[in-house]
Amino acid sequence: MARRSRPTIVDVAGAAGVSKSLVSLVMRGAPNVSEDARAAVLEAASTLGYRPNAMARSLAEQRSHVLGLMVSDLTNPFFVDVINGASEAAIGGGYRALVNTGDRDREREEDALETMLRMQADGMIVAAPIVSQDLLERIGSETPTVVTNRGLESEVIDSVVLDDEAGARMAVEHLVALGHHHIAHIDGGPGPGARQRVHGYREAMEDHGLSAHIRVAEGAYTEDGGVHGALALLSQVPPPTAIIAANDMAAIGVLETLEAHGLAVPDDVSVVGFDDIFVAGLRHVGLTSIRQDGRQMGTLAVGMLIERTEHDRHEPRHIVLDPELTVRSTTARPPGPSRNRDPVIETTATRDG
Amino acid sequence: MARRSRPTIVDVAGAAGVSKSLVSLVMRGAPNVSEDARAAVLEAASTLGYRPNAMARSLAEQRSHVLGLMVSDLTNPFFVDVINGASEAAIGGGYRALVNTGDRDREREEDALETMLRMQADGMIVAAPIVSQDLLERIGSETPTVVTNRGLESEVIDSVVLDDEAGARMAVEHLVALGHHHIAHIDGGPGPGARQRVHGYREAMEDHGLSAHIRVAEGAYTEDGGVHGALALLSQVPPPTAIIAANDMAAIGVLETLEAHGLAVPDDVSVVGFDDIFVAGLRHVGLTSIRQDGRQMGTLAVGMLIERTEHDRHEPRHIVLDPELTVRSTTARPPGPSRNRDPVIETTATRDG
DNA sequence: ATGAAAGCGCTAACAT
DNA sequence: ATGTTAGCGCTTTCAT
Repeated sequence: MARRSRPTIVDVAGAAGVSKSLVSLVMRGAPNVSEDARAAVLEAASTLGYRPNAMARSLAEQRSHVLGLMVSDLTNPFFVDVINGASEAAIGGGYRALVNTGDRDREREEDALETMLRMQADGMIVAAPIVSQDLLERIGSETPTVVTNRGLESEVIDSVVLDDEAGARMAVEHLVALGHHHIAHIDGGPGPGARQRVHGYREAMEDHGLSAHIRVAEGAYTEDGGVHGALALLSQVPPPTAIIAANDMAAIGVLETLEAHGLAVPDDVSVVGFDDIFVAGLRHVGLTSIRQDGRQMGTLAVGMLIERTEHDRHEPRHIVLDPELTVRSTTARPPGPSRNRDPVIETTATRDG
Repeated sequence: MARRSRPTIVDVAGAAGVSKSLVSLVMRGAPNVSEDARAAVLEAASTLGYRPNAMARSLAEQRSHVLGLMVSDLTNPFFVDVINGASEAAIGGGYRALVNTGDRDREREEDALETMLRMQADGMIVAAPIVSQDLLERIGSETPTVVTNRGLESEVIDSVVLDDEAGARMAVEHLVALGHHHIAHIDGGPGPGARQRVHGYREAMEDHGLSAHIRVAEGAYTEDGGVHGALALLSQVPPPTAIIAANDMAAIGVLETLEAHGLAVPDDVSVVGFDDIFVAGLRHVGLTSIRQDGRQMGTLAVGMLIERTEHDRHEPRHIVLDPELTVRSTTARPPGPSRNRDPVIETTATRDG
């Protein structure tokens, strides 16, 4: 009891000697209000310490001005970029992005999504979810929804993804150009986009006549996933001379594992990651990676949401972003023969560009 | 128009042939309901795809079941730990943690806080804010509030902080033990806790008769802040043989800068960070750091909030956590003389322990 | 065990 | 330019 009761709109109306509606108008900066009235209301509001109740507003307005943002794994800096891009765009569009995590756990994800729906989010951004497409579509039929980092064909929800297949292919090509044959891939398990990356890897290997060397180890989009996959690969004979990890977090796990086993990177084994998170760019890490712009994804996602809520678009839209290869110091020519190659220099190359 | 109208509680009541109140009871799992009624309601709800409106509930109930979490800088993995600790504890306590970022910008922070207040958050966790203590206390007088990573004496809000002073002292002592004299500090600028770290640094230097070598360069709790501070220090003669950075992010900036200038770490210069984020532990980074447990902070913060909301505590509580020194490979004996020291081995030591 | 009615704080017509 | 009246979808008493 004795619940600290905060002042309401009627208190302000009373103190300012005007009607509720007037206070309401002033509070959201409507134009048709006399200067006197506005001043009186603002004065009363500030002395009372009045703060509009967003819940009440949403209830009355039938919209929350909130965009729900569910990211699968906050621990991965990539998603922080998505969040930052999205919140900025949301604010710019008069919305608020509220973040919730799924922790790479299906139930937690469902929970997080349910929460935002109950809060009547005006739109949902779901980054790299592992929940069923069915659920996503059910959500999409209730409120505008865009999924990122997970390719899906849907008539009801939008998506922004990287061309994962092309990214994987780029990685293979980079390594082949360096002279590698024994190129292995550690996959992202059941994670979103993992299948596409595996597929791109396989195809590129085949295209280069390396079908016999295809090796896909089971992994995950986490450091542990990388460790797990690397251990599996190291037990093979011969071990690969190059490893394409599911993403940068996994690549970090790979790097640690390789060195723990006394293997030098890139002298003994080359490593390529995916995402190009800030850690990859650290001088001491210098991870070669397939870049994917999280910030832009967040921005685009919000844009798509606003298209739906405010310019009522109804046809689904699926955006595919092009990957870029950022070469750093974890990739080099394989050990042994084939020493007659061009030197590698740090550079960023765009696909088709 | 044609606003996708989601089914409401009365729709369910209608479909199940019972009253709204009964539906309400069933939906939140009340005990005194006949099996028949419960089944009917659940059935109706699921076929209609009914989802309770959290806004309406909050409005009626006068509480939101939501804990607002404002972090200053999502980009810093340390805060991700705080978030993870907090959300887990929140869920365990029947709440939801909703995250918002301040982006190290005072206005954005105020904005984020205002948003959560308007959403009637039942409690607020404010991680490393730069907003005025006055504002924080005003917030605290409206809703239970705990601030982390920022020491403040307050009768109205709670806090969880690291003993920053002790941490800085530990860093100095570690370096002194290695034989360093020219130990500089790059501060966190106006950032929370920065003053305490500077103070601990100064005192420890004085205690060891190194007053003449005290050098505090202006920095910030970011990679850029570290770069900035490092550049300032490198222009001094003689340059320091050891640098204590404001935090790990800054330390990363320091490492990059040193190497860009051809200085080897730790052979030429030793570096110590603060927080011990996962990046510090990477094999290739190996940053010696003063550990601070973000996850635990988040958990403790939620605990304190629940103490206030549910066990109505009213006296303020201020928790101070002890730092730990994690020695890795960025610290070693200074170059030149004084070669007769004990070898350093990787280890974790507790203060007073 | 179930129902009816009032009200949470706001906005949206519709006055004037 | 300003006031009035109905709700928004839920949770409460309070009845029954």
